[in-house]
Amino acid sequence: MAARSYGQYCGVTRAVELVGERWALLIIRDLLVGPRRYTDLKQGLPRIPTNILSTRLKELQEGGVVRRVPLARCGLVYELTPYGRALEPLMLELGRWGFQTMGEPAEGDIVTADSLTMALRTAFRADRAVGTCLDIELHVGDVALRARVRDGILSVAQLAPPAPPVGGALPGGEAEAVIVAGPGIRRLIGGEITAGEAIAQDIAAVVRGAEEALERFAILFRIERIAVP
Amino acid sequence: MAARSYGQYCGVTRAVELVGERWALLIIRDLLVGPRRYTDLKQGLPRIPTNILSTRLKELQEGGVVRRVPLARCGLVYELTPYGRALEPLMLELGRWGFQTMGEPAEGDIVTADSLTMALRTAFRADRAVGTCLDIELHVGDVALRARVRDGILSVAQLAPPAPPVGGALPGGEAEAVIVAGPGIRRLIGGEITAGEAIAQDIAAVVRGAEEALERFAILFRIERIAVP
DNA sequence: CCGGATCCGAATCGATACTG
DNA sequence: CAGTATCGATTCGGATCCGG
Repeated sequence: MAARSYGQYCGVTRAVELVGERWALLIIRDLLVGPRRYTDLKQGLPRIPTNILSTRLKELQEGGVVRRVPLARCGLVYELTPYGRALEPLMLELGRWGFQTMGEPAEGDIVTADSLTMALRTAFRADRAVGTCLDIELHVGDVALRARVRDGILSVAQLAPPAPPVGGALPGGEAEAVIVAGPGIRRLIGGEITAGEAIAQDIAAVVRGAEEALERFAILFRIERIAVP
Repeated sequence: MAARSYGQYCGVTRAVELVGERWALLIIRDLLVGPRRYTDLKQGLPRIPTNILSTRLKELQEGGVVRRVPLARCGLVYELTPYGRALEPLMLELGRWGFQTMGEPAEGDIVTADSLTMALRTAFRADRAVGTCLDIELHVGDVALRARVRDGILSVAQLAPPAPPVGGALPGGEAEAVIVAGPGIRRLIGGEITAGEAIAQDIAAVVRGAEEALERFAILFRIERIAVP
């Protein structure tokens, strides 16, 4: 049960022993979006065997990363401890790093609400958001999010699939635009194409509102290519 | 051979598929210090099975993280690609995060030259180094490093065990102080004790030079406790 | 439906031995 | 020095089952 030790006395080693087992970081990614029930996690990670999910949650609890909270409104949820939440900057860095070499989706690859939410957080450029607002619905596959940027702050709520009970509060009113995109949206975020090209190539469509909203999207959500040899 | 897929189209997932396998991040940690031969890596990771090291190096090459370079001076070395080196900030974050909950070393835990080097980089406070210099030898167990802070820049060279051929250049001259410490040095870096207390409790000793150097060490190398529930 | 526990074949890991 | 080969011990993955 205890994580197999690497036999070194070192911070990196300790970290990898805590969160380096298979699936652990993806569980944490989803929990960074909000507390989740066992079943929510299982649906957000469709390929995880249930016994592995169970084992990881126990290990993460033992490591002080996750905690199990009985909630009046909706039963039992898992949430990150403050120590676990301290992984957020690291997770964003990891997402940015991996984004560089994503390529095309493999057959069967899916996009979940939690992974898309974290992808938006990963790509969000607070430095460009000082004077720019945005309030859109973003649809990718079966997932629909409401993303709002205001006062330099990004907030994301999940519209579909029906958000877990403990999701973020939905903003009132209607979004200024509804964007429907495919996985190719990655190329827009990566700066390989412009908003206009994304529309022209059917990578994204603005089905309601002004197409100009997609241009603001491309400004606010952008991952710079560092170096790919 | 190909990393088992998690079935998601997401940056974090891609990253974990590239560097999330067992031992991979520790290999990268050591390579962040400098290029290493196969045998150097094996010595720096004493508990890694040789077939796993071999497999990981192949996978990391295939992922564009590591590259194999035949070097005139010393044969064959592995080094990080630019994409692999882009993991450095992430690795430092990981080290800082893990440091928080390190506790006492387990029986058999060792400290290697590369792990201690990365620990120093992890703990280094560039923000405090603008007006402060330091040039010490640091001995922990069998490991001896020469650490220099000058102009806000940290450089670390390995004195013992004999550095791999491709290590950093050794600075000329003598260090201003020689510090001998045990694993308890963690408590100094963590801010649990002062330099004076570290000496009084025999956690560290200044065997040559002024004891005041240890106070500067404690200022320049420090990991703040974030939140441990 | 929720929150797991159990069982079993397949793949991986770890330890040791061996080779060019 | 730089790995490959082998083999038992673990872990993972997939499916099923079960109590609430």
